[in-house]
Order: sequence, then structure tokens, then C-alpha cells
Amino acid sequence: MKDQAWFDAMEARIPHGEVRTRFAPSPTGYMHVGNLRTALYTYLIARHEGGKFLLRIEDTDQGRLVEGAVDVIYKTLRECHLEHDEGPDLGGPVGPYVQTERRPLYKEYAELLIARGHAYRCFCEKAESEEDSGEFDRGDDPCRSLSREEADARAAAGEPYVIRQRIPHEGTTTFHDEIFGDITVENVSLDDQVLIKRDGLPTYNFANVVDDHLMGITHVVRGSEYLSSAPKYDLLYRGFGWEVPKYVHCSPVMRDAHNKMSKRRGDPSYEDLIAQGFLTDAVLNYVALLGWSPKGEQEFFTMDELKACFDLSGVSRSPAIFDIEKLRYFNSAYIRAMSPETFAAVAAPWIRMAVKDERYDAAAIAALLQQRTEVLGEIPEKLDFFDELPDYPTELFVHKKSKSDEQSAREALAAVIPLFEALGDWNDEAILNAMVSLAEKMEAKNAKVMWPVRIAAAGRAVTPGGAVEICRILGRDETLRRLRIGLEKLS
RNA sequence: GGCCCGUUGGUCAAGUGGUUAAGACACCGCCCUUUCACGGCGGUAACAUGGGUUCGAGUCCCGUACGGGUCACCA
Repeated sequence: MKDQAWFDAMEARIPHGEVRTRFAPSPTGYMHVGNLRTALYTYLIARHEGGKFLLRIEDTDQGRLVEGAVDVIYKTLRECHLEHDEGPDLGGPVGPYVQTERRPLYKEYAELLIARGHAYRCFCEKAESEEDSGEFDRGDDPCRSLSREEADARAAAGEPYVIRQRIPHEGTTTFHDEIFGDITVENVSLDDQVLIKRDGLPTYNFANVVDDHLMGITHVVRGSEYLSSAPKYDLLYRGFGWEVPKYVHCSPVMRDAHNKMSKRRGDPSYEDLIAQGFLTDAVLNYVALLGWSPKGEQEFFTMDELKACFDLSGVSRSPAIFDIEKLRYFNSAYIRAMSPETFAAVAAPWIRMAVKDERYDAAAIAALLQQRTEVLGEIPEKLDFFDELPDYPTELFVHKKSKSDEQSAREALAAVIPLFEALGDWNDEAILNAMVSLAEKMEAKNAKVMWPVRIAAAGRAVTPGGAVEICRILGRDETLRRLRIGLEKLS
């Protein structure tokens, strides 16, 4: 075991006097919506106070390492503007920031705890999960009462062991959570949890306490599944004589009333949402409100606004169900708020998935789409009539509100074709005038002409734009070709 | 099962002893309109439950029900 000077040196590295939070994911390969929300809240707490936000990789589970997973974390944080101040890639005063690289540290601190009587070596075989029937009771681990000398001797002889926390058998432990308030539990309900595994690596339960302290973390933000472990963490902090950080336990994001969001059950991760055509800013805005409510009635927030007004008092204690419909609403609002140029750039790839014909201008199509798109992923299906006129039934020409029926549609198309042929310029104004003047001549509402024209041009009842726009983008030749086909269908 | 936590409309939620119980999404209706949207206006819809405490309870206390979490050498 290291001497006091070593421990003092470790303490000396810890920054004080600023709020420091950390996002500490285990690298599993994708970002849950719940994880994202936790990261967001963690980031906002730090930024709200002008503090530091760190990234720490918790990779102490050898069996669950996923290739490239850390890159997904970097990429997501960057995309979401959750810039960290210290981390594996950036370094910092309290590194390293990857737990496997901190391996020697945990052992030293565990030994310190043993020396202070708050932990002990346990030589028992790995407990099997179904042994709960005749198993020894919690806290009655036979190794718990081994003398220090005997335990040290067996360890020195090479016998494998784990290090367990020694929880008092008497009394209660009360800890404070910023969201849930004070919670008191009987110590007998706490088990002598493993601190250092047989492979020498720490458990999450131990590593996070040591790291959070050594990294000067002031607010420990995590999922509420850790709430029941919190008293044990408190005991650990106290055993070390360390100040206990503020705990912020967040309730889970649910898929429905009974289940958490889960990748396995097919629920979307952050990456999935983006792939479906949701915008990062919309996702963040929605997720921020999922389990937190601001003081006023505002519901659209920029990141800067969130930094300014995020507060723990608005965080909910109960789980929140992820509602894709509301996310769609936020997404559509963000889309509509974009400049036309920005939207055209964002939408172009999606437009080109359906419209391969380069004669059709993507920016012009985007202009039609912007007011009626909720999620970018739905763009291609809205445009399936451009490259090729779909087959469609003549019933589409019947529309009560426009007083359009097959008879009137035939007349309108027959009359509009020569007008379009005769048009000098092919632009919105000219196209509209042609149709309006025809309607006047027919003594009918504009719709009686425009409805059938749009149907014939697109072969669809619902289109991202009116007859004028569709015809303009298709171009005169293609429009006329399609109108003639429509007329033929009606004959 | 033990322990811990939670419970306001379908969903997110405001509310900290006295309110006609906000707002948003969704839904429905009307208006606008060449479709669908967008926009505008309006509407349906909630304090899990039983006891207390109190002049008065969504707000405080206890029980019950339901739900979630945890009880790993996973995090």
C-alpha cells in the first residue's frame, strides 16, 4: 500500500471551487435516449454554474467491450454540442479518464479502506445467482470475520479474492438526493458489495466513488437505478473521510408504462432517430423537456437558453414515457424555423433518394416541403410521383369541395392543355393565370380546374404543393404529357 | 418476497392548504385554403383509492392498490 504522501498527492490534484460534473457512460456502442438526457442534464448543470463538464469512460466490464463504442460517444456529444472540458481525448488535471487506465488506483484505495476496517478480503467462490435459497445471509460472509493477518497471509500465498465493503450491521444510513430529498435505509438491508473483482478491476460501485472524488465531481448525475446503491456510496465516502457530492438521480425514460426504452425491444437510440430524419436540436429540445419542466410556458429552447434556465427543481421524480408524436411536433417546428437555404441543404439528400431526375430542382422541391415535413425520413415517399407518373384511378378526379367530377375534370384538362401549350413563360404567374382565366371562362371556382390539373400532373391526391408548383417543377413538356394521359384516362 | 421510490387528462406536465385544476402534444369541430399541410379560433378529457388532520386538501399524515427500481465479482 502506498504511503500517506501518495494519497496526499492525489488529493492535491483535485480542483476545488467550481462546479464539476461528469458524463460517465460505459461504451456499449450507441446512445440511448435516456443516456442522452442524462448527458444533457449533466452538461447543463455544469454550464449553468459556469463549471466544468467531463467525460469519463467506464469500461471496467471486460465482457462487454464494444469495438468503436467510444467513438460513437465522442461523435454524439459533438453533434449535440455537449462539449466536454476534460476527457480521454482532451486530457485534464485529474486523468486518466478511462477507468481501465486507472486500474492501479482503485486497488490502493481499496487497501486503504481495508486498513481502516471498512473493507475486507473475501476468498469465497463466486456466488451463483440461484443460490438465494440456502445461502448465508447478507453480511454473514465468513470472510468478514477473518483476521487481517490471516486474510493478508492467504492473499500473499496467491489465493484469489475479492475485496468487499464492510457495512455496519446496526443503524441506518441517510443520504440526500437533490431530486428525491432525504432517504433513510436500514444498514442491514445493505450488502457487503464487492469493491474489487477477482480480476483486479473495480466494480462500478467502487470505481465511481473513487473517481468522482478524485476528479472533484460536485454533482453526481445518474439514473435512478442507482438510488438503492446510494447509501452504500455514502458509507464509502464517509469511510474515506471524503465530502459527499450532491446526488442527482434521474428517473428513466420509458417506452410505455411498464418498460424502459430499450434497444433490444426496438426502441430508437439517438443514432436511430437521426437516421430517421429527426434533427439533433429538436431531439435535444424534446429530451430536455422529458422529465424537466421550466418555470414559464416556453417550450422551445436553444442550448444557450437551456444553459441559462435549467434547474434541478424542475426535474421530475416519476418516469416519463417517450412520445414520438411530440418529438415529431418539435421536429416539424424546427424544420419550419430553418432558413429556406438551410432546409434545402438538409433536405437535398432525402429528396434525391426519390427524385433521381436532375431536371427537377431539389431546392424548388425543398421549398414546397418545408412547411409540410415533420421528419426528413418521410420526404422520399412524398415525392414518388416525380420520376415516374404513378398509375392512379380516375376517382381521384372526384373532389366534392372543388365540385370536381370526372366530367368536369375532362373538360378542364381538355381546355387547359392548349392554354399551357400557348404560354410564353413557364412560371408560377403564367401557369396560375392560365388556370384562373379558364375557370372564369367556365364560370367555375378555380378549384374546378386546379384540382384535376394537380391530380393529372402528380397522380396523387396529396402532394407537397399545389397545381401551380407541381406543374412548374415538372416543366411544360412533362406537365403536358401527364395532362394528356389524364385526359385519356377520362375518355 | 425484503427494501427504496413513484402515482394530476391518452402523453409531457404546472400546481408547494383556499385556482373556474395552467400550458403543450395528440384527438375532434370550425375558419383560411387549388389537395395535404401551415396558421387562427373553439372543444372533449385528469388530481389511483380509503381513512384521517384542517374552517378548507391535488397539495400534510397513515393505510391500500397499481407501477418502477434494487437485492451481480453488470454498469
